[in-house]
Amino acid sequence: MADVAARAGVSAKTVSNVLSGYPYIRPSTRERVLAAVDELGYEINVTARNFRSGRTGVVGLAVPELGQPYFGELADEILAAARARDLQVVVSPTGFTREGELAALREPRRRLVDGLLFSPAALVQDDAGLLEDLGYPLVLLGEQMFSDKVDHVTMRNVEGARAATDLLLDAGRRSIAVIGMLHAPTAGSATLRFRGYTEALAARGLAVDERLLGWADDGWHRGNGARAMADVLETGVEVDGVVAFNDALALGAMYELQVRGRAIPRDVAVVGFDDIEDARYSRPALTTVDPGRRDIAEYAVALLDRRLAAAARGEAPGAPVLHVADMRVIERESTPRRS
Amino acid sequence: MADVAARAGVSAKTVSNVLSGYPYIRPSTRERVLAAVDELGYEINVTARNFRSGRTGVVGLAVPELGQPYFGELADEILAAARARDLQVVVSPTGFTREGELAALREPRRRLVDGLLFSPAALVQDDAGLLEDLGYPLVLLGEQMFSDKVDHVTMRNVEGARAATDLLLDAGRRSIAVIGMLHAPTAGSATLRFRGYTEALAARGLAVDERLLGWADDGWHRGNGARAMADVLETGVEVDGVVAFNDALALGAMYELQVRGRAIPRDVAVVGFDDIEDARYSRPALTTVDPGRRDIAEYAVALLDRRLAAAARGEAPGAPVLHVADMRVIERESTPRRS
DNA sequence: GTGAAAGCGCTAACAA
DNA sequence: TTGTTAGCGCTTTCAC
Repeated sequence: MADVAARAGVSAKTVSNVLSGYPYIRPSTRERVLAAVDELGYEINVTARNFRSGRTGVVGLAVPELGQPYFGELADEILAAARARDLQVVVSPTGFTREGELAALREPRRRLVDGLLFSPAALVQDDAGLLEDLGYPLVLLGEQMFSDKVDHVTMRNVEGARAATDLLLDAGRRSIAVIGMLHAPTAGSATLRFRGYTEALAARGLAVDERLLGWADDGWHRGNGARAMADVLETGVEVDGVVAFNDALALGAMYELQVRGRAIPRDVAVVGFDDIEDARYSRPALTTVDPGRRDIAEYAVALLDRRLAAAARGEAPGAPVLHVADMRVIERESTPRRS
Repeated sequence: MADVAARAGVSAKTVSNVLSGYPYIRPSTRERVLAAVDELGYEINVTARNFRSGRTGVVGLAVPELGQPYFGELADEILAAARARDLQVVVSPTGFTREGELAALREPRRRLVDGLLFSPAALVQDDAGLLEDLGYPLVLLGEQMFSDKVDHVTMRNVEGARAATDLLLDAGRRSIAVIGMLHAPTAGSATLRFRGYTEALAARGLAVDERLLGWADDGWHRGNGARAMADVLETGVEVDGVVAFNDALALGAMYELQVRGRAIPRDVAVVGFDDIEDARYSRPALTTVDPGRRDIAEYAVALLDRRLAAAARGEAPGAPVLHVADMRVIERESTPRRS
């Protein structure tokens, strides 16, 4: 940088100012500096800048697993939003484990990232305290539970599951299986989506039949959807509808149903959750709940960026934000056409 | 760190040595230092360490798109391998664009990452020069083209596609469509897999029928697989087999075939490529080529780590490595059972 | 095995 | 609008 300064006939600080976008610089000066940068092929040492400024321009993204289309697609949208704001992203897959999630929460302390976008899947409500006063900006993705002292960008889990269940009830289905139940008491989507299911039944005076609950404790993968569906059918209970807690589970459940000769949607109607790309190309195309993923990514990155800027200016953080994206049901072929 | 040193009754340098794993330290000293670290809740400032040492312990991963299961699953395996070596990973989706890929290649110059794992999809053979002498360690993922001056960790694209095609030919199929052709002259999988297809046909004295080529220039997504399959069928050509250049395309093609009343594998046999998780749960389950993804991820990270360590010791880089993972065909239900 | 001194390249704070 | 000074927290170098 000293070389660039010498060549442009200015001080190092002016070069620094130009490269940092400091506005009060005479255009002619800026030009000379940029010309010198070009001629010398200079590239700023980001490490030194980070060290001195105490900021890195890097944020962490902790999600369970990128191989799951929902999280992969979410990560793409978050990375795009971050890029638009000149933020880099370090991704930490937590593998649905408590240790993975705790490790991700510790990471920013070491100052490699300025803040964290965190999609919890293994922490439970009792862990709320772990998320408070971390000393860095944290934005939670996807859930509405935990602490009200933390920024959240979430989806309408309860309403989405309830709308999905209502769609089946409206079609006259009364024996609706749930695919994706978890025994772990995580404060996660499973709990909320099950609540939506329960509420929809209760509103029509229906009770939950335990035999209709399909458990998928090993993860919301397609294979576990097929297995859970099989478990439900093995009980001998009659099934005319399925609400799956995500699209992968739904696609697995459809596979199992079709293998056993059930026609979809005639014999069994199926609704998923997430609107991943695959849902459009299954056979039949899957009816699902779009939880507003794009909006979640955009809003979360913007919010974290805002928090980082405020922290850099030394401001006290404002009140925690709760942003809830709008959901909508996308009707395709796996549910009967409404008349 | 000074506080820790004071508390432990040693110098800062000794604390640094302990925390950096320097071996020649008396156990009693180490213990005292670690105790002081614990008591004070000290966390090393990674930024300062990076700055001073000139290394960051972060590597870049440039892939086209995480929402594609192949890349999402690959990213998960790379992140796991990196974590095992205490490396952080900054992910840059390139969006299948030349600009995205060039931007990813520039990133390490700014010193935020020490090296780069790069899965090219838009660069062409003429760009080979861009990959040489970058001034940082680069490991290419997935292709065998470009420069022989660069480390590659690749898969048997040609052999895989040839084996897939042979499987159909062995089953007596003679009118085999290809799904996933690209017009762009990228040095990518499309070119190599098409070569494998061509070779397999040629070995039996068969020529390529242009009507059987399904183009998917907008990306190897499921939807484009369905569209490309439709395009082929619209030509009126007879089709009794399909080789798709990835599993998503294959699943899309199967959808289109089934919509049009073709039975799989009776009327049309289908083979994919990549062995993504979904391939196991499609209906029928998809026969596919496992390109050795796990091995690729492990080997690539280990190689890059080796290069980084050598660079840190000031050694000249050794000769470029070419590692080719073993592929194998996984036969499922979408191809006729071998008799 | 451990310590003292120096300095990495940049930007905060302030001065001009 | 630009320059000067100081120093971020660690590791390198080299001495002991």
